[in-house]
Amino acid sequence: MLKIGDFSNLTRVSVKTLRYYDEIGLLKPARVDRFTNYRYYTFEQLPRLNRILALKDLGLSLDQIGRLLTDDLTLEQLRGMLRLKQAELEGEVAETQAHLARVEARLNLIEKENQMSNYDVVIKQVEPQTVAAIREVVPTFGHQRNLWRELAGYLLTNKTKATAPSLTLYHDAEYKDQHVDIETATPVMPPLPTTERVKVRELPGGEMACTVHQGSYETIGEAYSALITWIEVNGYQIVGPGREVYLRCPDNDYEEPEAIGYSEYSVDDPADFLTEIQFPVAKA
Amino acid sequence: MLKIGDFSNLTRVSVKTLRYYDEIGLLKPARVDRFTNYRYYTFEQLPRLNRILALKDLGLSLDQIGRLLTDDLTLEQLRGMLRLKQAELEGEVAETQAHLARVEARLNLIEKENQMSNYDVVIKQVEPQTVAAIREVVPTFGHQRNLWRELAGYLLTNKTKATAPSLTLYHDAEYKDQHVDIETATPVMPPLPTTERVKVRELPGGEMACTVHQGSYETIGEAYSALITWIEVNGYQIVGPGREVYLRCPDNDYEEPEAIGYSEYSVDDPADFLTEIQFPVAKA
DNA sequence: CTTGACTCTCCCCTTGCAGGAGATTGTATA
DNA sequence: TATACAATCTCCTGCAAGGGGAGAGTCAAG
Repeated sequence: MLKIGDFSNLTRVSVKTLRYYDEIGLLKPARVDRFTNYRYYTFEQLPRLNRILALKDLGLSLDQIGRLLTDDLTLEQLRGMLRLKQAELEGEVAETQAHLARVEARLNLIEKENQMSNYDVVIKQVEPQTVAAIREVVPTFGHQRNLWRELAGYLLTNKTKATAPSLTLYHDAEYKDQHVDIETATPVMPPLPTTERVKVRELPGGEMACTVHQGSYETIGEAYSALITWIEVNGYQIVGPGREVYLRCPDNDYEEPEAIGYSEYSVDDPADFLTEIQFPVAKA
Repeated sequence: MLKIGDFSNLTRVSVKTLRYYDEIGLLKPARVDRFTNYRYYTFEQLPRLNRILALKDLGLSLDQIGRLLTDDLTLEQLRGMLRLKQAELEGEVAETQAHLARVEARLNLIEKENQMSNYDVVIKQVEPQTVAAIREVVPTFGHQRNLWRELAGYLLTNKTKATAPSLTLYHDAEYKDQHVDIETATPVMPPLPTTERVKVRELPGGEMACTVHQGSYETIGEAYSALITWIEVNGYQIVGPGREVYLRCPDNDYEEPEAIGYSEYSVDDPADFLTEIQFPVAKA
């Protein structure tokens, strides 16, 4: 009979591990002294331990190994588990490589720009939401103001309020700064009537690549370029109109700052504007 | 101000996670109500959260991210971490692929043999050990007996005992069953004198591919072939003489079964023999 | 005023052990 | 034979990043 230390030395498996395997019932010592609780192992237990180690080396969990060993290890079960593991590992390889690609993309970005990007892109699942929206081809971006005023009037006459920050959708497939096909939209609680100008419809949800721009709209182009670069480099494709969500801007009818002592605060300084840009994407 | 649920909805980060980030100081709410402990977030916190998520997506730990953010994220630090991560991921890809190869090898083995192999191979670090050994080219394996008898005599005259199971080293580069260059060895406690026949020397340790054979020596060839196949398939190379360690066999002077009530037990039935085969290996 | 939806803190769970405290037990030496 | 020291025992905590749930308190609407 071998004491746990001897068995540990023989098998190069730590004492802690042997005790743990005893505890979870994976490998009970051949004998446990009733008075001292000392564990005693025999050489006969070596094959079982080796089998455990071999299966562990294949990546099976101790729980799976335990089940295989107590069910006396039918070949089919093992084959099934290995097939599963195989698929899992293949997925893992692909994922790790994608992960590596992301890291390399970020490193390249750093090398090129030699400064920390101000824009961090995240992918998130945006929920569908019901909005009241006006869509129009306007001569220049400036004309957006009129649409917002119109929309505010609609909300007022219908005695309702925004349930989330308002947003603009850009329906042009390419960037234009003249004759822009835009849709200004405010999330609302249905039911609400659709008028000739204001349509109440549900914006689709889905996977979006998002980033937040802080400051005036004059520099928002940087955010767009960072976001679009990211989308390309990370292997995504844009699959719908981009959105600008106005988290903080003048005349925002949603989520006024309520912090006590700051009630006087109003967002007039463009440096405090906060806009989230979203592009619906899908993995290319 | 946004309640945690709103912020969670906005960012698609779970409430649990936000609370956790608060707890570890990664993202404190803009305000916490002194009386109710409700957490309130603002849109201004979105960029920080996005940065956290982006860095997490690159595989950095929350701890690392925290340090980067409090140290105000020097470019050099980030570059260093990403380089490190890159190397780590490359290693991980290689390792996962090797892992996958092992699983596939095992699956192939199952397909081919259509039965569970009786031999599980493990790699372990064997320690160097001092042995008393006789090496000789013997006509056939049968002549080993004489060497063992000689060795037993040596131990007796030197009033010492084996400190571990005895073993045989096979020095022939290829398999031979005639004129075999074998070395019978018994681990001992130095110092002991070297005689003309018995050399006291230290066997080198190192990485060994091992498997255990149960039963008579007549079928030990199967163990060898399983072991050698495994070594090849798993990309190892044999880098030294193979060893047979006699864990349980007749006339074993080490580790006699001491279990109470079994003192009469002696290992005469070849079905109870237990032999470990070891090959020193290195990754090819 | 009530109801139902949120939110809070606190505790346990996940994997496969490692590290350490404090108490026994076993063995070798003086 | 006394003692020192090594080995062993059980029990507890910790890891990474939260998830699940209990029980209690809060908030907003009808």
